[in-house]
Amino acid sequence: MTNIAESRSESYQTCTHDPQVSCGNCRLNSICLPLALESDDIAQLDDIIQRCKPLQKNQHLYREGDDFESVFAVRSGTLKAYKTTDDDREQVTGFYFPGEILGMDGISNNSHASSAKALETAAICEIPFTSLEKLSALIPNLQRHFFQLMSHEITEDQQLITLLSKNSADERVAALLLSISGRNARRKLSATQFRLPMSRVDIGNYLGLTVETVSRVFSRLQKMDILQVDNKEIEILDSQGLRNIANLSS
Amino acid sequence: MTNIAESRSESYQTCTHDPQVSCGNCRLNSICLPLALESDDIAQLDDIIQRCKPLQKNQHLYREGDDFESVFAVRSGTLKAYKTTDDDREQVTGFYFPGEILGMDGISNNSHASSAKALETAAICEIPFTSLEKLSALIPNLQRHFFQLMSHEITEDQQLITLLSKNSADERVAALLLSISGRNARRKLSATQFRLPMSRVDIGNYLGLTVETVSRVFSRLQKMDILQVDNKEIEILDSQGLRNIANLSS
DNA sequence: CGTGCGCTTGATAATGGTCAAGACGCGTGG
DNA sequence: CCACGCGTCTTGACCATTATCAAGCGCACG
Repeated sequence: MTNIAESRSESYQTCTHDPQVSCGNCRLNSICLPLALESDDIAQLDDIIQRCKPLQKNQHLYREGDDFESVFAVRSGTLKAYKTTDDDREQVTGFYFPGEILGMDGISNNSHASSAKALETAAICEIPFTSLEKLSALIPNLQRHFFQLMSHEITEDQQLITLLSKNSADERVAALLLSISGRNARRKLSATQFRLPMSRVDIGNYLGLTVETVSRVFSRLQKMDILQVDNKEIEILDSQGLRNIANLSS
Repeated sequence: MTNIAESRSESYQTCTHDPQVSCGNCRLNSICLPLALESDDIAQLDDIIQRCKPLQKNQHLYREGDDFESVFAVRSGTLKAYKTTDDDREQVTGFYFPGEILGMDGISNNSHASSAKALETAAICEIPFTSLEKLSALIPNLQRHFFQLMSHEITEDQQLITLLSKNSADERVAALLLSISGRNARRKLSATQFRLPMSRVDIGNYLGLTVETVSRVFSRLQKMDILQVDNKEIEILDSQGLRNIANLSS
């Protein structure tokens, strides 16, 4: 798809710190940093975080195999993380919304285990990992927070494992919609009406289904008056019904 | 299956430190602690680690929802970790062999996100997490090591996600056998001949398949002269063939 | 020596994949 | 401004893989 030169030119460059924005006044800090940090602790964190130029749609934040140097927080926009399988298919491993952190799968090997690309224009905070490690050793709450963040990623992955292993197509799609709905609510956006940032292909890829199946599920849920679907615009008409389907319809 | 009283009586109790064994002389430390630690760092780690009385087959090390206090290293035996889904089915999220660490999914909520039980008699090292945190802040290599361990768990889970999402029954079983084979090799055991510590049900549960399908795959692989199967005794006759099936047969 | 659990095997059914065609929407260029 | 073309989405018909249901075997344990 892209050769090395292209991949270089479209790839992500670190940029200078914008002093306007800081973790202390960031609207997302209740998601990203739900911490009891002293204000000078936050200042120290601000010092190491780089707030970067926006990523255009389809641009990569990092690619599988890149040297691992930082983890990233999403400030705006949405990203998907994915791995390429041996036979060149794509496995989407997660979607990342504002306030969420990605890139932690790169720590274990010092190289990113997955790729991350923007599904729409996105703004990103870069957190250099060696600085974060040093700071974590000094601020116990911060160390705890990062252990928790990583642990949370593990439990999320286990949720997905269960979903893929045990649940029908309807249940998987319903669960994803409820997850997105919940994450919107956390950011004070509508839990019932939103625009999906990802394509049907991405959804299928994430949920272990084909595009056709995803599309059919959307149609079915619409016919059941649980959803109103207009391409990527989704309205949840019957959230209890959706929950029922996600949990124990089978 | 068990009421609370039973669960208490069969559940795991911490025990006193056996001074005979220490991380420094543990045969497994190349797996568990592949670290450049100074010998007095190891001594400090030894101080916080409790080496505990063995767990009998089917005993729980911890249960979903238990308060999170420690992570655990397997010294001998095998454990499975699993979650119970809303509709009371079981999702096995991992198998843990000697030298491997489990329990890290409990950090994010201060409560274990899954249960862990022994598949056969097992010996366990308990590592109290608050002590580990304190020590990590003092020993940069140890902090790094734990970040890496958790990150490794994430990448493992992502492997499983991909397996469940993209691969056929044959591919899944082949991949599991190769994984077990590799982990045996790492402990200097035979990579081609071993006894599966888990039942067919557990395998199916882990791989998102029914028992019947797992059994049929074993039969098929045997018919293809790739495996020799005698109940839980497995011999890999054609490991290249097995690799082919795991990767790109489909 | 029986009973039960774990494993295997077979027959049948259902879920989701594959293939194919058409609709819709969006951006580009005439 | 419209037309074209491509990419994304939807829908249908058919097929394959795996689940389900059922039965039987064998070994371990009481």
